[in-house]
Amino acid sequence: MEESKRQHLEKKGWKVGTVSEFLDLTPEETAVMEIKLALSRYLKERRKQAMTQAELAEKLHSSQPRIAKAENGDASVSIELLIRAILATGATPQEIGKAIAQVSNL
Amino acid sequence: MEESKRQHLEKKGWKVGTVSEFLDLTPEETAVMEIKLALSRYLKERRKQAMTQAELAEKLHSSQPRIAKAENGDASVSIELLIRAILATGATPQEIGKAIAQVSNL
DNA sequence: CAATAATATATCAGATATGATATATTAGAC
DNA sequence: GTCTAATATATCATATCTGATATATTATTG
Repeated sequence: MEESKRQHLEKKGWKVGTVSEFLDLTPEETAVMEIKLALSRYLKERRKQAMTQAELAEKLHSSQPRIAKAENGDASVSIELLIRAILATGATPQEIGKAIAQVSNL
Repeated sequence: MEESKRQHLEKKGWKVGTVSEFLDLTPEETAVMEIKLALSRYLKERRKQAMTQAELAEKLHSSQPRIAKAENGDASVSIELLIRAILATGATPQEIGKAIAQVSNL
């Protein structure tokens, strides 16, 4: 894979290169990554409209740094935290479903 | 809350009763629970069509008992594992999004 | 009924995600 | 430019999730 892309992903904590090169990811692994990234982007978009990272963190009983990581696609953030954060911005399960459904098939 | 319902949830590992009674759950907490349960049900439905729990477990590099728990809404199963399992049955992100979107609003 | 395949339940050590904290960087107002 | 609010990055101890294993229970088949 392209070196610049590899460094970009590794900076966010994604294990790329040593074991499984990007192009070696199974379609399922790729889909999970893309779902996480789609949720990250959707969270950032919604949160920015309504409040600051610190405010959302308080609602969630989390911390501002963790919201920053969630919004930046850091690998240490679970799908569950992303979903809880998006819900805390006032989104409905319908809207979350829509955001996931927008991930492109391989 | 109704005692029978409490016991039902506690059997699956959900912490109910001591700290937060069922009716005290915030709408967001309830939504996360319902999303997990919806994914559980959807996984069971899809997996049964196509293969055995043990077969899915192998595809996923997981174990049959973990699939059983995933399909039965056990609290120890993360949304990420549920999604990976559903993808391994051949579902698309679109279908997963649809399943989540079907969760009813409060 | 017995035999066997499929699921379910229990337990656990190791892995991953967590919130918290400290601090660096960037963006916006003045 | 300076000040300050907002975001980002790093580190860490604790909590949660993980696959593995053993075993129990429940279909299913003959």
